[in-house]
Amino acid sequence: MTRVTIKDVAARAGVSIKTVSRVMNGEAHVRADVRERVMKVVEETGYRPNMFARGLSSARSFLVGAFFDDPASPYASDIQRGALTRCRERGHHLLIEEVDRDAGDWKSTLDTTLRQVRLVGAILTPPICDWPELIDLFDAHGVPVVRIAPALVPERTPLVRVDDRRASAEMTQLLIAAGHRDIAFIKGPPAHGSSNERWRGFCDAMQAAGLTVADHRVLEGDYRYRSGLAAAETLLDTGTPPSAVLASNDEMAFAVLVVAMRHGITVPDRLSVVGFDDMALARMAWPQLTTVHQPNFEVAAAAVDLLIDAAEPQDAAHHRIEVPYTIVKRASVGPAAV
Amino acid sequence: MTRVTIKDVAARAGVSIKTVSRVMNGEAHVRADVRERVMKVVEETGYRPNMFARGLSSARSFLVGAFFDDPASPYASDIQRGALTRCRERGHHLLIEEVDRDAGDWKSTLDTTLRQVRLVGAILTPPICDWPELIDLFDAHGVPVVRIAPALVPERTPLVRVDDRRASAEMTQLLIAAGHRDIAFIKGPPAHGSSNERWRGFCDAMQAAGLTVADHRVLEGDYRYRSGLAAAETLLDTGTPPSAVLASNDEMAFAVLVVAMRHGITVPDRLSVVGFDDMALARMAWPQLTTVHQPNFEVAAAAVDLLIDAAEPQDAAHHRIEVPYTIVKRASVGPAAV
DNA sequence: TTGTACGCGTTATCAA
DNA sequence: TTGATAACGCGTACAA
Repeated sequence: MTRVTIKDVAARAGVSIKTVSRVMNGEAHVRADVRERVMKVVEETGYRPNMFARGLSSARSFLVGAFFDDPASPYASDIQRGALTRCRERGHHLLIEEVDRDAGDWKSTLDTTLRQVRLVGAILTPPICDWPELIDLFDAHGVPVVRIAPALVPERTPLVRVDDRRASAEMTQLLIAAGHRDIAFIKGPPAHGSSNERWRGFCDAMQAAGLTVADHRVLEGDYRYRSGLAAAETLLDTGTPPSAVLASNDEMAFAVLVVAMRHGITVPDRLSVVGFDDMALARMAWPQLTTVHQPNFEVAAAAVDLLIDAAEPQDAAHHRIEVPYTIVKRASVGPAAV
Repeated sequence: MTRVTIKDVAARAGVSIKTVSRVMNGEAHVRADVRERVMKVVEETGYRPNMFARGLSSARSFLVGAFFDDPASPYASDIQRGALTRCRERGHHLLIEEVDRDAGDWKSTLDTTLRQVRLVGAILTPPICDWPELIDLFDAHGVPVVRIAPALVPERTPLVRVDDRRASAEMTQLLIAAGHRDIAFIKGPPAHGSSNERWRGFCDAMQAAGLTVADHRVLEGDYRYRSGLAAAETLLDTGTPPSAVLASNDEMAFAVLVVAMRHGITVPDRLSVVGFDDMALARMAWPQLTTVHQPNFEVAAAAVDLLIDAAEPQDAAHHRIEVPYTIVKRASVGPAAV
């Protein structure tokens, strides 16, 4: 496969390489007929601009970086897929990078990466999107950043988020509307912005309904299955279990289901359980989980757009995009027992 | 952040840029003291070779591509993490790409990608690793390929695999040793090499034990939850369910667990269930699944090594690496009822 | 063992 | 609206 370069195209089209460049980059000031002639040659030859040459001669690398604490989590997968799809649609590529919080040298590792690769921009996901030093590093390298669902200083960078607080409140209202009064809540890890939002939304709704939240009905979890197991155990291994449990994510909600089953507590007859995220797991549970669908795919796509569009100087303003959630009603919620 | 280039380093170290280049690439023919002097400047300045310049002037892009049918699957996540970790250890980066089987233009999309980015090599995962046209395209671009667990023409490219057949046989023997005779098998999709291997391993073990496999005990699945549900339903919704089920992956095994529960068939007392893969799901199931742990992380890391090492001319030979599996015994297997 | 000069493929500058 | 030419940062002949 002989590599066709901009020179070949220029020669065959009888124009200069700069003109070809203009056409490829959609710049103005090219006569329509010239543009067409060039495009024809491009199609014939299958010419594609070399990414490295582009990256070298301009700041535009066509490379978007996505940074994760744990790139193998289901959440990361969703985000990656959204970012990947949008990147491709816009002629970019996606570089996946891990920031290992347990590695003492994450800063120098990241620094190395940023020196080597001049990214169009970086997508920062929770919880690392809330590390100030991390953002400082990107700033120092002049790499634009978009954060997803940050908990801290929202004005610092453009961001994409979901209104978790409202979603949580709405879900709580759903439970209340079903007659539930004694509702337990399993928290997520404080390091995640979403975690606090979900907790506050729950409080909002309970308060609005004139219900009080008893301390022993609020458990600490960390979004992981095991923590959900532990929380559910303390909740259900008593004579007076709550009539409903709102877990801060599906993994923990799933754990509640498992513990309920072990204790012979049928869902949703004697206990209603709801989660957050709408992971594949929510549909595999039995009964299937009522949950809040997180539009991770769309969130990631929006983040990519923000990054690529920010490269255009006209709108260097900070942006803040909110993607709508949806509540997915399935089988894990029933009326409160009388 | 002023960008430090090879020239700056050369100037500060009082050597030529070529010498710096030699040091950075670990080439021979540099006096030890000169090397040290250069390294010192490199550390002081934090100099890192620019990836684009490197990719442009040589064929070495330091970019490894990983190609997936579905980059958001748990399997893909595992592979990505393994590849990512090893890439970083070896000073490379990972580019994730999706090959959409349903998109009619996947070939031209891929062609574009390969023209734009000169990859060090590509990792091809199931099932796309078995599309001959796909491999042809990489060949045409001169991009080295390593396939993971291919089903077809193993001699065509270097590959990394797990002995699924033996693993499946071993798992079956485990069931037989527990006294099971009436064992059902849920197949995976034929497009995946692993699927056929697992089926053959099952047959191997059954035959070796002098047991016959009844047609109605063999169900077709596609590795997805829903298919497992359907298979389990036909298996268990009869008066004479089998005493054990071997599902070709955890997702389907999990479905068997769910259906068993619905039918009031307790596991492992009345039914033993085993899976394949050792996904997170296997530990979330109740009872927890006995399964074959797939070393996806190690497999991916090995693939990266193969790719990077193949860049060294001396061993252009085809390689074939086999990574060992392990059987994880958990709670879903019990002795056969008498 | 070290250094010089050129080329990689593209974008950017500035003149035409 | 176009084109000639200089960067961009590095690797590689080839020479010293």
